This record gives sequence, C-alpha cells and structure tokens, in this order.
Amino acid sequence: MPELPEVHTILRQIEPEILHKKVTDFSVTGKGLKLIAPLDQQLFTERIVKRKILELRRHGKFMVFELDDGQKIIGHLRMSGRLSVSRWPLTHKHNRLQLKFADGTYLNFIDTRRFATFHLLKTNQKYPGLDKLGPDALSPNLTAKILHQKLKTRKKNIYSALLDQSVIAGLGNIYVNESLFASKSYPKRSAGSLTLNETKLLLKNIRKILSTAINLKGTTLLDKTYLDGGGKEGKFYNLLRVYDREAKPCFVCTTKIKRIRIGNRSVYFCPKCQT
DNA sequence: AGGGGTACCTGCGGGC
DNA sequence: TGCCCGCAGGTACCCC
Repeated sequence: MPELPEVHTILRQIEPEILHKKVTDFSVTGKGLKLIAPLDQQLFTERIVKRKILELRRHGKFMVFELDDGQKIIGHLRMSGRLSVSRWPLTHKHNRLQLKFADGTYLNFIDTRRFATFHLLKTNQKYPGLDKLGPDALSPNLTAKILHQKLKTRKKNIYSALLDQSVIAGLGNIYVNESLFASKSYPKRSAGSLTLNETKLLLKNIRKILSTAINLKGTTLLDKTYLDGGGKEGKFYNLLRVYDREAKPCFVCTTKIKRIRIGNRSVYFCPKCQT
C-alpha cells in the first residue's frame, strides 16, 4: 500500500491538524497492542500525555514524529495502515489507536491487516529499521553517481535492488514497476549492468513519477485500501502504465503487458519496450 | 554478506 | 451458498 507519495501526502495533510497541540489522551483497541510493542497502553500514555508534536518528517516510507521533550515516534503504515484526523472518537472497525489533543482533535491510526507499527522512542534511542535506510528517493543528496555505485555492487536484478530500502528509500512495488517501464529497463536485468547514463535516466524517471504521484495524492487501486489523510482516493491510478495492467496493451507499442513473479511479488512490464 | 523463503494479518474475488 | 485457494501497496527474521 503506502509508498513514498502516499506517506508524504498523509503527513502533509495531518500536519496542520496536530502540530503544536498538547496530547491529552491515548488509547489502543484490543487488537492494536502489537503495533506499540514493547510498550503497552499505560506506559505509552504516561510518556506521551502533555507532550506536543513539534515536527513531522518522512524518510522513505517511515514517519517520524518529533516530540517537545526529545522523544520521538517512528511509524510505518506497511500494507494497510492509514492515518485520519477527526473531531470525535472514530468508530471504525479497524481503528487500532488514537491520540487525543487538547482542542478535541483526534489522530486515528487505522490498519486492517495489523502489520503497521507505531513505536515511541526515548531521546537518542536507536531504531534499526530507520538506521538501515539508504538515501530517500527525493533527497538532493542522492545523486545518480551514488545510486550507480550502489547498484554496481549488487548481483541481484534491478527490480529487487530498487525495492531494497537500504539502496534507495521510498519505492514500493507500484512505483518500481512504473519507473522501470519509463526507463525501458527489463526488471530482471542485473542491477550492476546499468551504465551511469542509464542510472541518470532511471533516477530522473523515479523522481518525476514520485513527484507526479505526490501532486495527485498517491495511488488508490481498485480495492480502495489506500485513502489519504482526508479519506479521499489518490488519483495516480489513472496514470499507471504497467502496474495492474496484465494483458492490456502497452501505451507505447500496444504489446500486451506481462506479469511475472519475482520473489513472490507481481512484476508488470512490456516485453517489447523493456530490455 | 547477500539472497531466498517465510511469517506476520485480514479481506476479497474466483473457481468449483 | 459456501469453502478453499491465491493474492494484496511491506518489512523483519530465519537460514544457507
């Protein structure tokens, strides 16, 4: 579900609703306990009540909530997580936890499949998942030269390398598929075989696609799993060129789009355009 | 050390 | 109708 554009969209939308407001209450529903482990509702509440969120950041698909006492929350939406702000307690079947603020605003964390995480860290406490991340796909610090160097050391295919968050952070299955199509690269070709010029083109396309997706508030597929911070659908679905288009004609050459499996995941590509 | 397989969950749609 | 299977935007952990 949520990849970089979706996480980005949600954070920007909830930011003005929750920043600099004092937390007055915190609650977890019975089935939400795992997402704040190893803390429980009581410990989490003790540490977050009276705190304010000073800043919301994103690195790849991870969300970072900076609190006013140096603590931080590291959140991840995984496959089916959503955040939404409401003015009243939400009675949604899959609402796992909620933060209440002094002005009566609620931040709700909804997650059907219960893979999502929401971890409260003490000042300077390490978080392995975040430390292992490579540069964010939209960070100006990531140059084509750096990406090229990283790809050169990989034996695996370019598809898996781009999904690897330690190489480049933020891409998921949809945007990797779309970026490889835009760059005319066959998903199974070896990551190390890309020339510097091909890497430049790839990075340019990745950024173009991510930026466009951000402008359209992400991708909502037919199953409607992803909805943005306001509960609305993302419109990048209409711009998908290969993802979820098996057997449909390629927009460039009309060849039928193929679906194959790599590492138990569906990969879509045009067998004629991508080599 | 990199890479493959699998686990973590719930829900949906297709085939029989 | 209902059951069983495969599938889903992601990561972490096992094993070799």
